[in-house]
Amino acid sequence: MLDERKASILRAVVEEYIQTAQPVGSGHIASAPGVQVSSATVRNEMAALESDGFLAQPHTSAGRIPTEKGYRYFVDALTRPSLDRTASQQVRAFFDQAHGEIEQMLADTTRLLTGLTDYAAVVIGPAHEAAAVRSVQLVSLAPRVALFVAVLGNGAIEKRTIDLGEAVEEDVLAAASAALSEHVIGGPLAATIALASAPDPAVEAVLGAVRTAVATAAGDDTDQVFVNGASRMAASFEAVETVRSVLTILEQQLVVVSLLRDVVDRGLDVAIGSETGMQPLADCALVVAPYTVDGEQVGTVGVLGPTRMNYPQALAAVAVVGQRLGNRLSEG
Amino acid sequence: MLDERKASILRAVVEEYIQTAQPVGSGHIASAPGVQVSSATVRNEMAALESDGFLAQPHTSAGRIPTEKGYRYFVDALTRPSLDRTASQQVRAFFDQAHGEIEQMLADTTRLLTGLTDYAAVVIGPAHEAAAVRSVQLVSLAPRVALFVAVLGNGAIEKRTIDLGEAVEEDVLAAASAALSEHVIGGPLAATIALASAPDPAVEAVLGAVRTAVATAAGDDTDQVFVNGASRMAASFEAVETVRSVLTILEQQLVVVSLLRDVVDRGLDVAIGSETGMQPLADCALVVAPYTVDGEQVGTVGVLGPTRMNYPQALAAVAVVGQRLGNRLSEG
DNA sequence: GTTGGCACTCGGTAGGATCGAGTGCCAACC
DNA sequence: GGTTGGCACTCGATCCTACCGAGTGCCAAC
Repeated sequence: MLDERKASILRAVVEEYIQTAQPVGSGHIASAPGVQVSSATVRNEMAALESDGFLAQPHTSAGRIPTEKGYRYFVDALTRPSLDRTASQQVRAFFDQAHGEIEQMLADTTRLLTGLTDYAAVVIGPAHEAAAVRSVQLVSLAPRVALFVAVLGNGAIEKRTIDLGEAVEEDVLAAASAALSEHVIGGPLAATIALASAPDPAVEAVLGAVRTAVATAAGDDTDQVFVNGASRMAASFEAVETVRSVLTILEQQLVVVSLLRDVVDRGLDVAIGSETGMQPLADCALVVAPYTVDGEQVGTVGVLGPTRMNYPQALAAVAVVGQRLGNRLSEG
Repeated sequence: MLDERKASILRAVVEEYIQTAQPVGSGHIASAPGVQVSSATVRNEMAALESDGFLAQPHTSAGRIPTEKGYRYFVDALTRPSLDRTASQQVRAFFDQAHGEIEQMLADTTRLLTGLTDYAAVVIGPAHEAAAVRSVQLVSLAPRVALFVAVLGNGAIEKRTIDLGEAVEEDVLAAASAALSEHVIGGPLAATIALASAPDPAVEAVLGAVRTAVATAAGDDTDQVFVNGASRMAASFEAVETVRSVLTILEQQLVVVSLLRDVVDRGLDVAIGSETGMQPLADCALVVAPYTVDGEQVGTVGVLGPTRMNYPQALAAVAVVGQRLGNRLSEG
C-alpha cells in the first residue's frame, strides 16, 4: 500500500503518460493539481516509487514511465471507471435502436466499442451450447448431402453439413427431422442430440450421421468472435513490428477466445502486458467484461489497446456495454 | 509498345525491385541475364523509359523504380502467371479435402490465399440472390418475434428477424411457412418472395412482414466477405500510417466488396495503385479473379499487397484458387 | 549505335558539438 | 525530520559537417 502522497504522484504520472506517451518528469508532476510539493520532493518520492517497482526510467536523465505494476496499482486503487456524457448517450442510443439479426448486432457492438474507446474491440457471442433449441430440420442439398439446421432461442442458427453416404429418400429425411424435433426442441442442442432415435434403420442411420456431425464440431470453433478496429492498433504503436504481431494475434479467433476466456476466468477485468500471457501483447492491455443472459454468463466483450490506455474510460465503456448487451439479449 | 531491349530492361528492373524494394541501378541490370549490353547503354535506355513514364527516380543519384505504368506494362506484356510446384500442390490438397459448411470453406480459402502469396486475401461469397431456395421456415422466437429462415441450395442460410407487431398463434405461423414454401422453394429468394400470399388475413399479415423484412435488407449487406492476412500488410510497408489506412479499408466490408466488384466489372485482373480508385491504396495492388458456379459468375477472390508485389505468383494463385473454388462449389 | 570514362549529384552514415530536460545529491530551512 | 532550492551531472535528441559511394548524365572514342 502506498501512502497518500506517493499514490497521488503515481496517479499523476500515469495520467500524464497516458496522455502524452512521453516520460514524465518531476517538474510536470509538481505543477499538477493534487500535488502541492516541490519538484525536489517529487523526485525523492519518484525514486522511491521506482525502487518499489511502480515506475521505470528509460534512461538516467529521462522522466519516469509506469511499469506494469504501476498501471496495475493505478487500475486497482487510484481510479474508477468513468464515462463521459456523450459516450453514455452513445451507448444508450445504440441499444435503444439495436435490432435485427443477433450476429449483426454483435458485430455492431464491436463498432460501438471501438468508437467509444478508439481501441480494437472484441465481442464473443453467446455460446450455442447453452441456448434452447426452437426448431430443427434436415434439408436435402444433394443426393447424398443434407444440411442439419437448428434455430436457437436467441435467433442464432447452428448448422452442420451431413454426409449421408448413400442416397436417402425425402420421407426418411422428414422422419429423421421429426424424430430430432421431438427430442431436441426445448433443450440445449449438444445435450439432447443423443436422445434422438428411431426404430426404422434407415432413419436411425441418418440420425447417427447427424449425431456425429453435431458432436465433432461442438465446443470446437462454434464460438462466434467479432473483432473490429484492428486499424486502431496501428495508431497506438510506433513500431511496425509491434503492429504486425498484435494483428497476427487478433486474426486468430481461437487465440482471441482463449485469451479473453482466460482473463475472465482469472477474475480480472484488466490484463496488463505480460498478464495477458502472450508475449506479442507485452505492450498491450486488455479490458474485458463478461455478460450474462438470463443470469447466466454466456459471452465476453473487451477492448485491446496499448498498456498506456485510458483505463477509466475503457473500463467504463466495456462494463456498460457488457451490461447493456446482456440485458438486450435477455429480453429476447 | 516497347522494343525488345527496353522490354527486357523494364522486366529486369521490376523483378529486381520486387525482390529488393531498393531502387535498381544500371549496373545491376547490365549484369542481369537477358541483357547483354553495357551499363552505359542500360542507362540510356532507362532514361528513355523514364521519360516515357515507365520508371521513376526517387532522386537524382539513385536507381530507378517502376511507376504504375511500368508495373502495368510488366503485368500486361512481360510476364505470365506462374505458380511453383509446391504451391499448386497446396491448392490441390486444399480443395481435395475441403468440406463442411460453406462459410468455413470460404474462410479457409482466404487462409489458403494468404499462405500462398503472403498478402492479405479477400473472398466474396456467392451472392444469395441467385441461389435456389431449398427450404423456408418461420420459427417463433418470442411472442411477437419470429425468425424467417431460408436454406439455399449451396448450404448457405438466409435469415431475417420478423417483428410481428402483435402476438401470433403457432398455427398461423405454420400456415405462413407453408404458403412461403409453396411459392419460394426452387426459385431464388428475392425474386419469388413477392409471390407468396394467403387468403387468411392473419397469415397474410405475417407474409407481409416477411416480404418487407426480406426486401429491405436484400442486396444491401447480404454479401459475405472474408478477409484474412491483414497482418501481412504490416510486413509489406514501412510507414505505420500506410498500414493504418490500408487496414481501415480492409475493415469496411462494404468498401472491400465494391472495390473488388468495381475492378472485376472493369474487366481487370489487376488494379495497381491509383487504378484501385482509392487514395489510401496508392501503394497497393489488388489482384482479383471472379469465380463461377454452374457457369454463372457469383463471387470473387483476390489478394491485396504492395504495388511491388510478386505479380506472376499472385496472378496465378488467385486464378487457380478462383477456378478451383468455382468447381468445388459447382459440384455441390 | 555502343561503350568506357569521367565529373557530378545526393542520400546515408559517422563523428562531434551543443542543447536541454531531467536527475541525484546536498546543504539550508522550517 | 521532512521539505526545498541549488547545482553538477547525465544522456538522448538535434544539428552540423565531412565523407563515402552508388548511381547518373554526358561525351568522346570505337
